[in-house]
Amino acid sequence: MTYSNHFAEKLRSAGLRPTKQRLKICKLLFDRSETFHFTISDISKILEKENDEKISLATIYNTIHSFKNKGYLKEISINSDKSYFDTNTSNHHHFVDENTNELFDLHINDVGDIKLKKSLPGKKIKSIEVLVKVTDNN
Amino acid sequence: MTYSNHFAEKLRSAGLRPTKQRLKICKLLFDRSETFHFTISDISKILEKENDEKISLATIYNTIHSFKNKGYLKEISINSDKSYFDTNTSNHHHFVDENTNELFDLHINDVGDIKLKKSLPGKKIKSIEVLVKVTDNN
DNA sequence: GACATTGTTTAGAATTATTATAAAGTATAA
DNA sequence: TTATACTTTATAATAATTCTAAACAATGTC
Repeated sequence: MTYSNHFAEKLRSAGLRPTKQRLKICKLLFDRSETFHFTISDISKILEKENDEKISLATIYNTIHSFKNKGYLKEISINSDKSYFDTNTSNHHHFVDENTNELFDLHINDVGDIKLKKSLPGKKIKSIEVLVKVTDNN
Repeated sequence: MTYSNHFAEKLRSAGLRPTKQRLKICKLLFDRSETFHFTISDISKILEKENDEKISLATIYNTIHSFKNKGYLKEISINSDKSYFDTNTSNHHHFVDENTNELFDLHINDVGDIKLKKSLPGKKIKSIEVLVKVTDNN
């Protein structure tokens, strides 16, 4: 399977036609070895710099949300004016540097198992996430 | 100390003069035995119903933020278009019902101790919070 | 208590993230 | 190749939050 077919398939599996714009977004998000944490405006700025024309915000929002709904991206709960996403969809946690608003992964072993000791009758647990907030040490 | 002096002192200790509007906000937030989770628009609507005139949003934002900065309120990290606050400022966790967006406390014993096994050199830990997301069970 | 000072409230404007719209463009299957 | 259905785009609409500056109120001093 060629490189670009790979992303075309990924898009199709999320119910999206592989278009020029979406393939560029795919490449930016998934063609990397490390976890990538980003906001919509990060994506927009990077894409504009890389290519010399911008992809409309509506397209970026739509594509990111389709990936999120398909489970290819995770939305991270931090209190911010913007939404953060993560290409690492495995079960893990985060810390956020409040000086820079940068997000980092914490492996599940960095935190240890979370045991919920309270029963929540009638409720199904969708996720259990830890957020550690840090600042610079001075 | 009279009832209203109590809140006046609380305001003064946060660097705020006790005004009619702020005393009403205080009463709404702190004159209760149970933890209270709210958004700014919750507060605005309740105050408008209770009294027959509304307190301006700017006043509510300013007062809530002063209380938060003083440590009298906690801001909760859930991914939402709105900010959530909590009158329970002790070390504890939350679960959010994704069907209703309602927030509930989890006592520290409901979750167990979180041990951060990774060291974050040069960083000071400000908080470690667990957020459990649940939906209805059907 | 009256006054001056300083802080506060307010309505409305400004800002920012996100979502909706509808017209022009593109991928796809027959 | 063509018709169809889906996309992209610029722009408008929405919504939370912050800003602004003028009218107003709390406080300390006399």
